[in-house]
Amino acid sequence: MSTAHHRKKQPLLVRQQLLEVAARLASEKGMMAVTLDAVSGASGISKGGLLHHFPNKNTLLEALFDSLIERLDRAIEEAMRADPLPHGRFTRGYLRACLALRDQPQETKDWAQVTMVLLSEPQLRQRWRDWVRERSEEYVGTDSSVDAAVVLLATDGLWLADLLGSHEMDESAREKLVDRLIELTQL
Amino acid sequence: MSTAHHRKKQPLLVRQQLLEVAARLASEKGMMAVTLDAVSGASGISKGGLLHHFPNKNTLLEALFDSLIERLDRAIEEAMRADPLPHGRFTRGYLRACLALRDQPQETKDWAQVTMVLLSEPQLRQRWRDWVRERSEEYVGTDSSVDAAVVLLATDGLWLADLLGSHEMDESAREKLVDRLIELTQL
DNA sequence: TTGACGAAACCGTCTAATTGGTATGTTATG
DNA sequence: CATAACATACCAATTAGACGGTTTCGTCAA
Repeated sequence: MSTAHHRKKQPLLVRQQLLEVAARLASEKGMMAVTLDAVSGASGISKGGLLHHFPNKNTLLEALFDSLIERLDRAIEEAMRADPLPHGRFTRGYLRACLALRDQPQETKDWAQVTMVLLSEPQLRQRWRDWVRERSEEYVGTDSSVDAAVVLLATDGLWLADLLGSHEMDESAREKLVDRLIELTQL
Repeated sequence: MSTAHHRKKQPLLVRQQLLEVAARLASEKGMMAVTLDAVSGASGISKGGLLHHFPNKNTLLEALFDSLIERLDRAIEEAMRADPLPHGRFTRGYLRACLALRDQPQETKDWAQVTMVLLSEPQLRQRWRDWVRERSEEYVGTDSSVDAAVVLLATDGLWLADLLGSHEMDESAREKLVDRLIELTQL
C-alpha cells in the first residue's frame, strides 16, 4: 500500500537509526519519554518494525546501553594509543575520552546523556558494574595507585558535571584542572 | 464506607510518606516505575489523596528533589560544624556527607539513589545546577583551589560509584582513598 | 543466468492494561 | 459550618506488545 513497505531493506541501518532516536529521546526528554510509540514515531519506522529488531522494550534499552559502552571503549582505546607512557595510561585514556565529549557533535553528546539516564534504571546497572570490574582487572598493573583512583572518580564527576551543565568554569580553570588530573596519573 | 476514610488526618505525615514511597520506587525500580498509581498503591493512600498533596506528577517529582537537597544540605552542614579548619571545609563537608551515606539505613540510601534518577530527568537538572552554583559562590573564599575542585568531582564520582555498586574496593583501599582526598583539600 | 523458495525485514491493526488527571463525593478538624 | 484532608469513581489518552500480513533478500538448484 504505502511506499514504506517498498523501502529498501537495510536492517543494520534501521537498527542503528532506532537506537539513535531512542538516545535522542532519552537525552532530551528523559527516560519517561522513551516509549515504543515515541521511538517508532520519531524514527519513521513502524512499531512492528521496531519490535522486530528489539522484541521488547527492555531489549531496546539494553542494546542502547551496549552500543554506548562500545563507543566509550573505542574512544578510550584511541586515546590510549596516542599515549606512550604505560603507567596510568588507562586512567588518562578514560579521562581524555570523557573530555573529548565536549567537542563532539550533539549526536554524540546525546549518547553520553543516555549513559546517565540508563544508569538510573536498576536493571542496567549490572552491565555497568561488569564493565568497570573488567577494566579495573585488566589494568591492575598500570592503573591501581590511589591517585589513579582519585582521577578515575574525578573523571566520573567531571563527566557528570558536563552532562548536567553544573560546575561551570572558564577555560583556564578547566585547563588547570585537567592538567592537575593528568599530573596525578603520573605520580 | 471503608475505614480509610475514618483514618486520622495527618497531612504532614501522609505527605512525607508519599515522598518516601516515591523515593523507594524510583530507587528500586527506576524512574519509569514512579507512576501515580504505583505511589498511591504502595503507600496505601488513595490516588485522590496523593493528588491532593501534589496536584500533578511533576509537582511530586520536584518535591522529591527538593526534599533530597534539604537532606544533603543538612548532612553537609553537620559535617562542616565538626570541622575546625576553614580552608576546604565545604569540600570536606561535601565529601563526608557523601561518604556517610554508606553507613545509613536503606531508607536514606533510597534518597541518594533518587538523586541520580531525578537528575536523569531534564526538567529537574536546572534545580541541581542552581544548587551547585549557589554553593560554589558561597564558598569561593575557602574552596576554590584546583585540588578542591578535584576532590569535589571525585566525591561526585565516589557517590556515583557507591550508588551503582561499581568500583568495588576493600576497606583499606577506601580508607587510603579518602585520606588522600582529605589531604588534597588541605593543600 | 534464472527463478523458486524459505527466511528475514518490515508494516498496520488491534487490544488489554495502565497512565495522568478530573469530578464529586465523604469525613474530620478548627 | 467552612475548609482542609482524604476517598471513590470515572475518563480519555497512552502504553507495551501480540498478531498476521506484505515485501525484499539470500541462496541454491536447474
